[in-house]
Amino acid sequence: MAKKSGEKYQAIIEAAVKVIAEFGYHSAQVSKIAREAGVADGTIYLYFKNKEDVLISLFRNKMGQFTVHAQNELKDIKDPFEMLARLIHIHFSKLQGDRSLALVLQIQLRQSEPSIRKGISEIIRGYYNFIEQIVRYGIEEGSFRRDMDPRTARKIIFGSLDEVATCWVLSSRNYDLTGMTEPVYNILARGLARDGRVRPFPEGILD
Amino acid sequence: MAKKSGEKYQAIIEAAVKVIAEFGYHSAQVSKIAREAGVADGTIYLYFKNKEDVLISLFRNKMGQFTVHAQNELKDIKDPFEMLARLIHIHFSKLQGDRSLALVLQIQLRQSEPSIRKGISEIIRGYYNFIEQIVRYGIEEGSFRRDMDPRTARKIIFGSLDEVATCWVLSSRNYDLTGMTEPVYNILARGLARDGRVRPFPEGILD
Amino acid sequence: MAKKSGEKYQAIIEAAVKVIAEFGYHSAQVSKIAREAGVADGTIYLYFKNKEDVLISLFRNKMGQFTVHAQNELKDIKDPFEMLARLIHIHFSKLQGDRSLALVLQIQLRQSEPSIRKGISEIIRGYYNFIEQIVRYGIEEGSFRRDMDPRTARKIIFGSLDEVATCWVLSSRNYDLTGMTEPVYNILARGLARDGRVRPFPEGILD
Amino acid sequence: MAKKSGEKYQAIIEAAVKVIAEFGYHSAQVSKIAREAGVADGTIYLYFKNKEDVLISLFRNKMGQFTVHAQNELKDIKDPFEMLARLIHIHFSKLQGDRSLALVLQIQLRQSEPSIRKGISEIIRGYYNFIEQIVRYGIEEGSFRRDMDPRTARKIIFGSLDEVATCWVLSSRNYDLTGMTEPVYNILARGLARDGRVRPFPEGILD
DNA sequence: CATGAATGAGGATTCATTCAT
DNA sequence: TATGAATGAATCCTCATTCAT
Repeated sequence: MAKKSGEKYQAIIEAAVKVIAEFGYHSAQVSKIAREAGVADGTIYLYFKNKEDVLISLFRNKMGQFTVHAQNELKDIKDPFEMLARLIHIHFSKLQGDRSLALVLQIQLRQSEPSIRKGISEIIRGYYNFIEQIVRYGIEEGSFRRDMDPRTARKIIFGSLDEVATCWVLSSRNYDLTGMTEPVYNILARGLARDGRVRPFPEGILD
Repeated sequence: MAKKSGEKYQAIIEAAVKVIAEFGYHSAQVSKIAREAGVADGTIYLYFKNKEDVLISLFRNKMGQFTVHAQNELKDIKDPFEMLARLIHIHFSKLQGDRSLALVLQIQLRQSEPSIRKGISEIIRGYYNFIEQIVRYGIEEGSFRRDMDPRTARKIIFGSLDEVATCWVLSSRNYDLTGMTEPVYNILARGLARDGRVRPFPEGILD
Repeated sequence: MAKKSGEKYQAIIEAAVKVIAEFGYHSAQVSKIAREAGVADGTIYLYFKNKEDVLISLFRNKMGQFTVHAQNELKDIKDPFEMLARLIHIHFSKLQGDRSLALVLQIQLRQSEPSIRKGISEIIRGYYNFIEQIVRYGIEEGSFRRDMDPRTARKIIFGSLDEVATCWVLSSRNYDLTGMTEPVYNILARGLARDGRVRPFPEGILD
Repeated sequence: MAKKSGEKYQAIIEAAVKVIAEFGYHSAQVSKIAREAGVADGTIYLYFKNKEDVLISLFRNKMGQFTVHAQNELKDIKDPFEMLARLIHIHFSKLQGDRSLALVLQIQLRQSEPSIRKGISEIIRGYYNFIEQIVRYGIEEGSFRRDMDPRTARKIIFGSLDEVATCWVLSSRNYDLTGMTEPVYNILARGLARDGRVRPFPEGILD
């Protein structure tokens, strides 16, 4: 197995995204990905253990960027509400910025076999944890409700973002997903806030 | 195509749920479903157009019950908060009451081919509409926030319930899903309510 | 097995011709024939041993008429050339008179399984023999060549009529098959005749 | 689709002829053909689009040789009668030389589905045209009758050869098909010739 | 490192026939 | 006689993976 670097490694990942986005999960044969990446079928097996490994690596690669990017953007924020607002914005803008990727992450990869879903769920746990940390911080800091299980809150936050994103990808209307940031924030922030301490949607997020 | 009643029609649906729950979507062969239902392979094609039709019918059958059941339970309720609380409870208790069904609806059917997913999404729209109606009623009645798009609220409600249910199904711990009703309500109700007008989790829901 | 008479027996034969002509051999299911005949699927098995028996009976029924009809028409003819001319005319006019039957006999039934073709070939032998008798008579009578094997002559006569008929059935142009009688006679008669003793196409044949 | 050359391409064609000849059209499974050809089932699909394509290619391959071979043999002949005699001889000797092929072409392939028959009929048209050209040449050259439609003559020639060949294949007696060349010529040549200008069966044909 | 020809397991569906009523 | 719901055997094709070059 060749190292995880090499330009071909990344080329295969990108080819997989493109092919899956265009043809759908069930029509994304290895040979099609190879052709798109400009390599021979067999070459893929020099960089990945099998097709499953390509897809899980794709997810790790893209979702890892997702989490890392979010952590960077929030690391200097002190206000939990602003953290929430920025999290929502980053989540949506990242997907909107690459519709192919959005299609693959929100729709196509979910049609995969159990083993792949398992690999994916392990990777997504990093994002889950990050969201839970925000909630915990908000509770400790006093902005968020104390009578709230961080894990439940995380499920509601992630479930909401995920459903909104899925509806956007599936919609034929080509509306602006980042425009959903404030409406979603307005409901979630209120849901998480200690009584009377809701912070209005922070300025500067959408710039 | 024989009539949609007939005990065999229902037996095949139930067999499909059982087989898919046990073996997973990709290992649910028609012959396995037939054997589980106690009929010959060919008999399935007297009641269903093809395998796809079995799966979509399964979803329609079960999800239809879902929506109908929820509508019945809520039809005499006047308070939007109580409607929300009961909706969450019904959603969770229905899935908890039939773990096989939950596994099939939350996990397995989502691995299906585009054509099946299309059939499914058309059916689920009925449930979406029902949730939106509750939100609209709450807004008109004055309990819910006016500055809120009912469709966005629906996505947050459904996304939250769906994510909580999915996590429950995938969890190895065998915890009580209906126990999530109150925590989820506490966050969503606050998120939807007009300022200061949140109603605490209504009594009698969990009985 | 019910008797070969009965109106249902004949109704099933006619239905088979109609269904095969319309849908083709491979799409002529027993259930379709039953529906066309206005009986239940199972009823067919009261009159015929199996589907194969229906098809062979169909052929016997229709081809038997063919041979009997030809024998009747020719029984008072003395001149071998006129016999040939009339044979050709009867062959063509019979097929032209029932295009469905022609389609079934010339095209569809030839796609059948070996066992059916075997049954058919036994029946057609009666027609073969009749043609050979004409040739033998012509040789004995002195009109036809002596240096000619009657069986070879029969193959050439039947092969010619069959090919001409097949081309007519397959043709999209809706030309008159009986119009081929004289041209075909002109070639075959010359081929069979003793030198210089060809008889021109007899008058009255085409009336 | 790999190139139409390759030894495997031809090996699959030959295997198909052999399997169909031995087991019949309806029992000629792809896996049987693959085993006979010494390749994996899937390999067949590297060289052919599907099973239908194998059969049509088989026909094109063999019937193409048929036409090409006949054209080569006749290209230097000037006498229409000799052309006819040689055509008959080539037709019969080609079939007699490969009894498996004869069985497949005369019997088995005629049981095939409409789509295959359509592919076949397009290919055979080349042979039809070749026969018609001979007839036209004979008419222009003055040896053949002027009052004769070349297409009708072609149907009589081809129908005769086809029927004689079919009877030979189906016969249990193992007689010599090429022995039919002269008898068939004697009838057809007379049928086509202008009065009194028949040429006796040319010497040297049967060598 | 790279190639790509070859492999071969696995499953939905049709339809002639039966038999309890 | 007549019905028609139920049966179940039988097969083409795809595509992830390998390995000789």
